[in-house]
Parts: sequence; structure tokens; C-alpha cells
Amino acid sequence: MRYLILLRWMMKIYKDEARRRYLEAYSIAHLFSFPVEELIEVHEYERDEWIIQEGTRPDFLFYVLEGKAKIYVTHQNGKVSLINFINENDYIGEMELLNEVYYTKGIQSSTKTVCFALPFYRCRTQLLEDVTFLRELTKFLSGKATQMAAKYSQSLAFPLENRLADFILQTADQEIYKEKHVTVCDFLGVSYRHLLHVLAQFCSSGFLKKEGRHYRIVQPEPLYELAEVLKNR
Amino acid sequence: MRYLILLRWMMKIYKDEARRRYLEAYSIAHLFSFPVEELIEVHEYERDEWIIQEGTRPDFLFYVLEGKAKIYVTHQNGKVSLINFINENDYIGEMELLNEVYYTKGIQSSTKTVCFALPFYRCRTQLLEDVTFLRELTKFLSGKATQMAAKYSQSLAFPLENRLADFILQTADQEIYKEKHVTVCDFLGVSYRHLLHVLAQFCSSGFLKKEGRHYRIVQPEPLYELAEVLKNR
DNA sequence: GCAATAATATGAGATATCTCATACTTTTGA
DNA sequence: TCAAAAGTATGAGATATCTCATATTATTGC
Repeated sequence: MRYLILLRWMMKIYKDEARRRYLEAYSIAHLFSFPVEELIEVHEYERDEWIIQEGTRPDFLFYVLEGKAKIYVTHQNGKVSLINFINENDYIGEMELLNEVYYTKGIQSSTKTVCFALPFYRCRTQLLEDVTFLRELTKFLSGKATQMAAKYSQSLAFPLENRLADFILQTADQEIYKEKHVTVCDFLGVSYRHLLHVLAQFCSSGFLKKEGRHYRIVQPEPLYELAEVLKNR
Repeated sequence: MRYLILLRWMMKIYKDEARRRYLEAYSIAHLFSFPVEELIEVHEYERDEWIIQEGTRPDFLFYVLEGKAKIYVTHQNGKVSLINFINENDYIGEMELLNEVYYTKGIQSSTKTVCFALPFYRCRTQLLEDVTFLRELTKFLSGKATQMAAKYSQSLAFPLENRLADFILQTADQEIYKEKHVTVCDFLGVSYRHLLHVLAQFCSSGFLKKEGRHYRIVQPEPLYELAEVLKNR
């Protein structure tokens, strides 16, 4: 069981040239049919900083330019679930834009993260009337809903062995798998103990080889087979 | 493990007066900013009929007027997951409208079901440019994504005991719980054997009383407590 | 109305996963 | 630089859940 610790406020807002540089480098004009540039703030969050605190409504719609983040929810029994990862070109805060009543999940950056931030109070109405924006957001949300439905049904239908094989193949850098165990536990929803147990199994089956704190993928084929059964068709 | 059986084609399309009657009774003009009435077909599906067959792209966007349905997906290991229930005022086929590539889930009516059906080939482009429609759909999808995320994280964080208590309270008719066990297994993602085991526990704890094929809720309070821990804050 | 099918029911043994205790190592903050 | 915190590691026992076998009862199609 893990507890989420709140860090102090370190977010930076880029001004002037720094801001201008980002607006030029990442034009998102094509995502809107009205001029948003003047409303945009550019925010930078450090690694492990909370972009949104769980249970606290954000004041901005974010669009991630650089970096990665994680969506967390804390359950009443103290268990923490890592619901999903957020990557470049993802939205943050869209749920709160759309829904008056919504339990806000915590969002924590896992690398330095730079986002465009659109203040709700200045453009909520306009956003909700903007075809281009809504069409983009609709696609984004349909992807999320599909992804969550897949994760849900897979988590119930398959043991960790299969889901972990898939996760290893998806996150490995070349032949090296080196995700933090504690993060993976929260994401796959299993105990630390059990995760290590299945990793040890993979090693003794010769699929992986432990090298210090990393794992080398020695035999990808059996891992692919284990992961393959998750896919539909 | 259950297998989905395909039934023969029994769908009815309402014409003339029958059609007109539905168009009048259920105006959905407010969901679109262009005139859709002339494009609308009114479809009726019998109980247990497949509205969409798994793996087969539909030709319509549906909007459910009367009835209920279930979304199923079949995994490679033969397990079947009941991903969600569909109710009145829900959309069907919106994933296929938005995404060129998408694995279509099976949708089966669980009661007689009447829907409006908008043929993709006649209005896809218009729909994707319609603010009113997109805003509605965005809210619908954000709700779905949130709901699936909640189900996912709950399924990993809590044993059946808690999730079943919640399900019983949500589906009970007055004090009587009478869902089909086989459906509930698919929905909560547990084996038939285990479901009966936990139900028997509830009975021996005096929360439920078995009456023939139904269960009477004798003590709602402890069930509420079990269900309560699923909720955030 | 009957045969086939689906749903309910229960036992027994297997296994996937969790909890707790404890120890060691690495990273981090002041 | 050093103490605290976070991450890694492993054992042992508990429990949540699954599989399989088998029997009974209800529903359905023809």
C-alpha cells in the first residue's frame, strides 16, 4: 500500500521570449477555430510535481507539449491506482471542462513537463462551441474510453503473467526493461510481492535475465505469445 | 466460460405511421443543429437480439429510445466480458463513427429495444461538423471514460464482496435482487462458482435471504458499508 | 409436450494473489 | 554529508478466486 505525498509548489510560468518560443515551436492553432494564442499560458512542471491535486478542481485546460505524467486515484482503503499515463499531445482537465460535477484525479508529472494552459474562466464557453476543438476532443475521449474498457476487461480475464508480458514489451527500451516496480504495481493493480514473483518466474523460464536493477529481454517470443492473447481477434 | 451465440436476424424497421409516431414521441432535434429527421430510421430489436455483431462494423449511429442492451467482448481464451450496460438515451456506434480503425464490440439487447438509426453514409461528414452533436457526444464519452476508469481501478483495488454489494444495491428492485448469475459473472469478471460463494456468504451473514431464485435484502446497512468504500471521498 | 439448451447449485482441489514481517540498498533533502 | 525516505528483495502463511466435475431445475424452440 502506498501513499501519495504532496510536494510543494514549484510550477513555472514562462513569460515573454520563453513563452513566445513555445508558441512558435508548438502551434496548436489547428486544434481550435478561434484564436487561442493570446489566452495561452505556458507552464513547466518538474519531475514528480503535481499538475493537478486529487480532489481539487483545476482552473485550466492543459495540452501537453513535452514530458509525461501519471493519473492517480486514491481509494478509501488506502490503495492507490495508477489509472493511466499521459503523454505528449494529450489533454488534461477536459473532464472538469465538460462536467460540473466530477471527482478530480491527481496528475503527477514523471518527467519535466511543459504544457499549454488555457484558463477556463476566459474560454470555457468558446471551447464548448468550437467544432474543431470538440471534434478533436471527441476523438481523444473515444480513444480513452476504448483503452480503459480494454484494460478493464483484460484485467478481469487474464492473470498478471499476460498483462505483465504486454507491459514489458510496450515499455522496454531495446532489450532492456527498467520500469520502477512500485509504479508498475499501481498500474497493473497487483501487490509488489506478486509482481516480483512473476518477474522471477520469467527469469527462471529464461525469458528475462536480471542485470543489476534492470532486466534484459532474452527471449521475446514467449513474451509476445503471452501478450498476444490479450488482443481481440 | 461462456460462448456468445448468434441469433438469426429479426430486426424490424418501422415505416410510415409507426415511424412517424416515434419521431413525434422522441424528438431528438435538440441533439443536432441540422435536420436529421428525414434521415432517421426507426429500428426495433427483440430481446437477446444482436444489434451489432462483434467484429463487424455497423452502418448506423444508433440512439436508444426504449430498452436496454449489453456490450460484450470475447477474449482469445474464450472468456466473455460484459463491458457495460446500455440504456435509454445512450449512443451506439459512436466509436465507429469517430475511428476508422476500431475493434467493434458485440451489442445485444436485453429487452425489446427501439432506436433511432442514422446511416453513416448519409451523414457522417455532417455529424463530424455539427457543434451541438459533438458537444453532446463529448459529454457522453467523458462519462463513459470516467465510468470505465472507475470500474477498472475498483476491480483491482477491491474484492468481489465490495463490488457485488454495490451491484446488488444498484440493481435491486425494492428489496428484491434478481439479476441472472451468469450475466453478473460476465459483468463483474468472476467465475460463477465464486459469485455464488460470496452470495452464500451474504446470506449466512444475514444481509440477504434467498427466496426461490431471488434474494431479499434483509439488512441494507452492511451492504451500503461494503459498497461505500468503492466511492472516492 | 418434449428434447435440447441454459441456468442454477454444490463440492473439492488448485492457483493467483495478498498481507505482513523483515532486511538491505539507493536516492533525496536539508 | 548524513539521516530519512523510497525502492528493492525474499520468506511464509492466508485468502480470494478459478477450474473441473457433476446434478438438478427452468426455459425455449419446434
